[in-house]
Amino acid sequence: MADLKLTKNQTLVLSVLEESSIPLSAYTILERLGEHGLRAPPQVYRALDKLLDLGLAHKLASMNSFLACQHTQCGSHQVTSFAICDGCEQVSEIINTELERQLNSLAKDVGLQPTRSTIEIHGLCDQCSSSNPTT
Amino acid sequence: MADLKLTKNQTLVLSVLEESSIPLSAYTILERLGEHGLRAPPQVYRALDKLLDLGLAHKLASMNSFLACQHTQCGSHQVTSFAICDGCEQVSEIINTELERQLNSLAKDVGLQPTRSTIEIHGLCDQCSSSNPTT
DNA sequence: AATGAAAACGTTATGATATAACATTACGTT
DNA sequence: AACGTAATGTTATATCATAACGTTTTCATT
Repeated sequence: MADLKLTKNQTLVLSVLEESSIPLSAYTILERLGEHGLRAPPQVYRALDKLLDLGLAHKLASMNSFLACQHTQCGSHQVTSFAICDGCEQVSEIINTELERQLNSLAKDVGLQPTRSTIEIHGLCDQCSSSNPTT
Repeated sequence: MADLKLTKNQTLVLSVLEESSIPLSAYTILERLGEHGLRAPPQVYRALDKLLDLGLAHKLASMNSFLACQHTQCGSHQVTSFAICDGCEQVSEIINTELERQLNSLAKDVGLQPTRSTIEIHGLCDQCSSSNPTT
């Protein structure tokens, strides 16, 4: 329902993210869109910036990569957390109001008025930890 | 008490971080250590890797920068959170077992066995929000 | 339809962050 | 002294991101 306002490049970038099962770097997105005429990084980064603004995509700061929002559409400014498997790179997007409440409370304790948060939990998913026995 | 095992470059890098009131990029550290003979990025990054391992320094993924641990010494693997003022760049390092418990619980819910987490809350500190009236 | 402002776009160049790879040096152990 | 390991120095390059500029597209207003 929100796609209505997306431009051509934004639509292309979002499609690539949605078709991927794992987060992608901006340069990987660029490669995949070469056949659609995208040639230079700013074309991708500009589209990403807009998608992030709209809450249609997220950036994972701990891996310099991007993924489509899994929740139809995140209200752009709520706290979103990510559970990231370092084996298969699958990511689960978590929205939890209790966690949000607690982060706000911790911030307040140290005198910070929060605007945005980066919450990224790395580990191994059940499947990867059973196939990677205690390396 | 832990400094005993640090090498020359590790000691230099840690000193620079400890003398700074704000997080520093690897290249800023490199500049500051030019007079001590450091010339190339790997010298800094290698020292940083070791300091991160030891829990003597932390990386802020959301700003690509580094800071000395504020807690004498973090057990290298507990969950550490950061409250970051985007105005003055002051950072508070927060260790909170309740938050840790909750993150573990969320991870478990989605089938992830957590190994490390990136928890970075951005905002404005009380001082900066009063001097930057509603920009 | 003409037009003008704003947004999106394409392109080049460059800045910023990080690591691979390899030669050399320092140093404790035998 | 000879050896092995860890640390270091150095060059080059990979990877991530944006500045700056000119052109094209979009679209509300006339």
